[in-house]
Amino acid sequence: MVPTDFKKELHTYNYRITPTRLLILQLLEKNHRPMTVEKIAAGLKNKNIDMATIYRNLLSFEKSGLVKRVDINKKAAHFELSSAHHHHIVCTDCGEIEDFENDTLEYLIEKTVHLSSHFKHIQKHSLELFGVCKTCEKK
Amino acid sequence: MVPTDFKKELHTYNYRITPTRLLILQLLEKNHRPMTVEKIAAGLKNKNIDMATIYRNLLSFEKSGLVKRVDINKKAAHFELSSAHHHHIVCTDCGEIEDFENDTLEYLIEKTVHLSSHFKHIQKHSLELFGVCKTCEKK
DNA sequence: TTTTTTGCAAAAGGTTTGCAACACG
DNA sequence: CGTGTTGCAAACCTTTTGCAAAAAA
Repeated sequence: MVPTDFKKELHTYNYRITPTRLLILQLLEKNHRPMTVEKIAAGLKNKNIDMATIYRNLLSFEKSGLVKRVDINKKAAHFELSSAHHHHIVCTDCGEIEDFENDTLEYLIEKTVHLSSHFKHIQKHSLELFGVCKTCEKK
Repeated sequence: MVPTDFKKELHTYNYRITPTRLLILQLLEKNHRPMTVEKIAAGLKNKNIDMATIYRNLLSFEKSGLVKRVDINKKAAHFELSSAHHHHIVCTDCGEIEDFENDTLEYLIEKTVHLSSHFKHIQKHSLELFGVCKTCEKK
């Protein structure tokens, strides 16, 4: 997998290119999992990057669509790159996350909007599954 | 629509029957919308019911399955009766919520689990759509 | 009477904000 | 140089917890 050119990406979205932003995005790409601000800070701890900065950037990235929020845990917000086109199965016991693809959702959304009285367009959606993974099942 | 007999319901789940619990459940049923603890407290404000009590009950109800958490807003937790078998389209502008039914999700989940390497069973899922409603679109 | 539930107040913990210093363009 | 970005500290706000009094069974 070729690493994304996040400089170009940031430029496209009209963000100033800062080391912090590049690090956050690279970490998100490398980890390939929805991450909390805390996890990101931990992954960058030698860089002395403040949580407030991470929050500000993620919120900003979310607004522009570079990053998306994933509601898989009520305690803390999780974020992942928008380029990750998949959903998640989350173990409610150990937190393990497995991705899954879905191809019927588009049709579902189309149908739903067609039937809707108040909505014409859908901008984003959530679809996450929760269960106990096989490993935790055995405990 | 016949109001649910929540006394019986509480009894079934082995909860003690208290006025507070009945009020919370009745309010959830009446409102027919996912509600925050704050909203519930507001709807019961003349009853002098503490937010801590509402939180404790909702969490307990959630654990037993009487109520479910709906992730439609990052600011505060929303809850609704589990008997409400539908999903939501949420206006990201005004917060308006429209329900929608879905019949393909069961199959989707079955298929997903079949393909999964770590999960055999799914306990719950989220499926919410977000967009700007027609009214807000015009603004 | 025993056990659960509640109100109150305080604590916890994630998230946001103000501000001055700093860095990108 | 001008404006956007960052670190730091404090503020904010939802949610959780401890405890003694009250209520349910």
